[in-house]
Amino acid sequence: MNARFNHVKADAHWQRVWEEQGSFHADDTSAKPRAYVLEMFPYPSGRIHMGHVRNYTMGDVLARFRRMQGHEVLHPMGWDAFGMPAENAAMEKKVHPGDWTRANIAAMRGQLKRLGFALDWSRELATCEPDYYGQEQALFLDLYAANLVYRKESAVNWDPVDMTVLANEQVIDGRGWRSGALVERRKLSQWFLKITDFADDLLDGLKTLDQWPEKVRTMQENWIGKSQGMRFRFALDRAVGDIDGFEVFTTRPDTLFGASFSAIAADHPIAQALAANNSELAAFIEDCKRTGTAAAEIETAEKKGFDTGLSVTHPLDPTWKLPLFVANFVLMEYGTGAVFGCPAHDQRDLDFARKYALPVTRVVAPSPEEADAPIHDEAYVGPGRIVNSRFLDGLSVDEAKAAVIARGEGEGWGTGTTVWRLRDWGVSRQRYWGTPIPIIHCESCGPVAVPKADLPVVLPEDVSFDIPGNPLDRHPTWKHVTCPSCNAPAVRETDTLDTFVDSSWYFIRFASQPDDQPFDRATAEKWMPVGQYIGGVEHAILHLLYARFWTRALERIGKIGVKEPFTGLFTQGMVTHETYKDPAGQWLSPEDISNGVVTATGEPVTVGRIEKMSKSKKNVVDPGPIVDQYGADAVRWFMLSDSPPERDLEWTESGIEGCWRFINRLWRITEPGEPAQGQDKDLDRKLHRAIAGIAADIDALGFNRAVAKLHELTNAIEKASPSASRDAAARALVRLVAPMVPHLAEEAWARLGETGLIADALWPKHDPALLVDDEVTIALQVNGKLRDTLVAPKGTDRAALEAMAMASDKIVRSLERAAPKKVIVVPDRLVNIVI
RNA sequence: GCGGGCGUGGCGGAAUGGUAGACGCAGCGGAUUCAAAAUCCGCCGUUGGCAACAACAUGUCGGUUCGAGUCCGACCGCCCGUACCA
Repeated sequence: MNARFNHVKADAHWQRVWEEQGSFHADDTSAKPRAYVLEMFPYPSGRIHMGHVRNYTMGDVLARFRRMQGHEVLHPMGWDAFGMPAENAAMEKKVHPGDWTRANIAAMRGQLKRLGFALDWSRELATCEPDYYGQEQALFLDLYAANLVYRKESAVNWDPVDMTVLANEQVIDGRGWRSGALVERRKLSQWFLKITDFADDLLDGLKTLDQWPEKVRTMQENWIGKSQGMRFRFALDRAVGDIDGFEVFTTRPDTLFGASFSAIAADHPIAQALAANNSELAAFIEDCKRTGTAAAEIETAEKKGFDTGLSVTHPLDPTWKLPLFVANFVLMEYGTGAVFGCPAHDQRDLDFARKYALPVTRVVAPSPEEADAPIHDEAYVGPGRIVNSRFLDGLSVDEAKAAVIARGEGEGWGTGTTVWRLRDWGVSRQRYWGTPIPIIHCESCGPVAVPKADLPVVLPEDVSFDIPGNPLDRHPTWKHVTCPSCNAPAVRETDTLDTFVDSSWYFIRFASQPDDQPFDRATAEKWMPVGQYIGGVEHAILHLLYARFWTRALERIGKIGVKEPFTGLFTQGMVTHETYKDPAGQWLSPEDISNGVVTATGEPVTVGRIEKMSKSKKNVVDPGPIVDQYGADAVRWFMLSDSPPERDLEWTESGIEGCWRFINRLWRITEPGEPAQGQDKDLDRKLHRAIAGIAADIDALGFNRAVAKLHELTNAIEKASPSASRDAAARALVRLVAPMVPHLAEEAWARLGETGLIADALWPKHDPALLVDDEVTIALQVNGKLRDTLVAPKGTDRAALEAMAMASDKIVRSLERAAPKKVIVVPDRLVNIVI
């Protein structure tokens, strides 16, 4: 009994059979119940990494399981093929982004196929091909026509040496990653999608997503950030040009009597106007521009202000003047770009007030005794009653908010209002490798949509990356066209679309991909929404929110009758690995190490922490050679074992060895022998419990629990004496492991003489009668501590259980003659005696 | 800074508020073998004890409860996101 599973032969054979038979082709016309299982499509970076393998293995198990439950399954794959890395490769390796990307796709497709995923490859798509992005341009024009697209000025990171726009990722410590130049914020005219039109709708929709992780819904809710607040006007004590006041927004009108200053953004019109005659302020504004556009950077930067010397009038007291600052932490994009500062009840305002020696007045007290308690280093942001606030004194925070809003509205200087943290989606990118925005700029007509008949607007291939910047901009002919509206000479928009646009509708295109339109509504609606979407939690906000928005926008303009694209969402953890360093502190790859020393030099190796696999830390394990050595099934099994799918999974050599051993145990245990006779009731129970339990686990994506149950069942079958029950259990086991290790399952299925493919077999049926035990173990506790256990018939009544407990020697000893004060009996579970 | 999450043996983890540590990995002991690999059997939270058993134990501190890994509060540590990485 030492037979080994021949994965080399089996993997290739069954993968060919599935392909020849079109086993995983999704039939649009099927009458079966449908299941749409989708994993987030990969960026074609070059090679498949373990994170992909884990993601696609999970989806594959679910897809195959749904097939076994009799569903018609759509399980497609494609490529999120536009993006920055292709342009970086073009600069570094002198290859065209298209050639680089398509070569990567070919390589990665080959790697994916070797893992035996049950994918409908006939629906494969790549976002960088005109047949995809051309349809995306058509959708963009539909949204444009529906007035959901507009243009406005917006800040980008500008590298003044390379003369190019930088992504936040390309700004390292305030400097351009290539040039090293100090980055500045610069405003450009850019295209925006009106996601804020859908803010309320996107927020409400979250309530319906009960198959999404709570954490993702919470994150999206906070990101959308609906807040009730107040807008009101501050009058300036002295006009700046023709501006005599400005609007501020606050979520805390209740703290208005605690105000000690007012602040505006560096790019606020008043700041701009004042700077014209004030070189010091102009310099301060320039300084503010040195911070990049990333929120984390802006928020953690030192809070700085510039006292304009002007003051504003407190709206509730015309004699009360507040100094006006320009401050780097006030953002033009949020609210009105102007705030009032209440240091006692806002940490940022408190830090600012301490720095510029401004008054700090408490106006909210958690208790009457603390009405005049001084504020030290920490602002008080909790609930309480209003103090030191004239007509507001004694009100709760919420009552005071309402009172101030009522007063403002009555006197005409302010209004209650709703604001959103969510901002409109800027989709313009000053880059080549993306979907061209189908707009033509004409001197007399302004921006004009490219007629749909002229789509796709195809990216030119003859471009160079010798110098930084967008090659579309300097292409000799591409952008020069005539205006579709007046025929005068005009120029194309040279910005391309954010790649998040590409990933905002690919799941609809998978469901239906005609040549002449983005999708056929009726066919798309057969499959949509996606039943189970699986991907990394890093997409919890942006991608998932944009996809929800895009789908809703299509619904609003009548393109599809689906509002929420993903009914079920699962966010899986990362694949991690130990890190290693040599004595010089340089990162080492696992291949450079043998027996704990550097292979080449014999130097000792320092084992570092376990981290996400990344090129920079050299702890990446390429799935390719692993699949060669152990086969697809062992790798798939590893991806599902041990770690819960939502948590990180550490790749280990010993772990994959263990998986390989288990594959071979499965292979041996399913070997057909002489049929045995007789029933093994105990094994029957274990089998039927496994059938039901594993199905429930896969349904809940609890793959690690399903794996543990398969181990237990395997152990039980191995230990059991020959019987008809044992033969049946081994035969059923093949079907139970089929979604996870499909190659071995097909091979074993054929060896057992079954007809047809296991890929087309149904999930075994469990007998509910066999799930129930006749006897249960009862825990006996004294004061909640376990003292003994006993076995009783299931359903034994409370009195009998109590009597049995009292009869236990160990319980009697533990009671030490004390009289029970109370006895708690949970039938079929425990007896707890309280003394 | 802000938003979200996670924390259980040497390691990954299991556990409808009800016997903490299922299952796997590693380790140790044994069988088989000329030897090894493979395979099979057994042990395996810590401390004390020959043992029966007892005490301790789910990041830290506190609370609710007959009973807390699970619920509540505070804290510590790590991870993810932060709108131009995908």
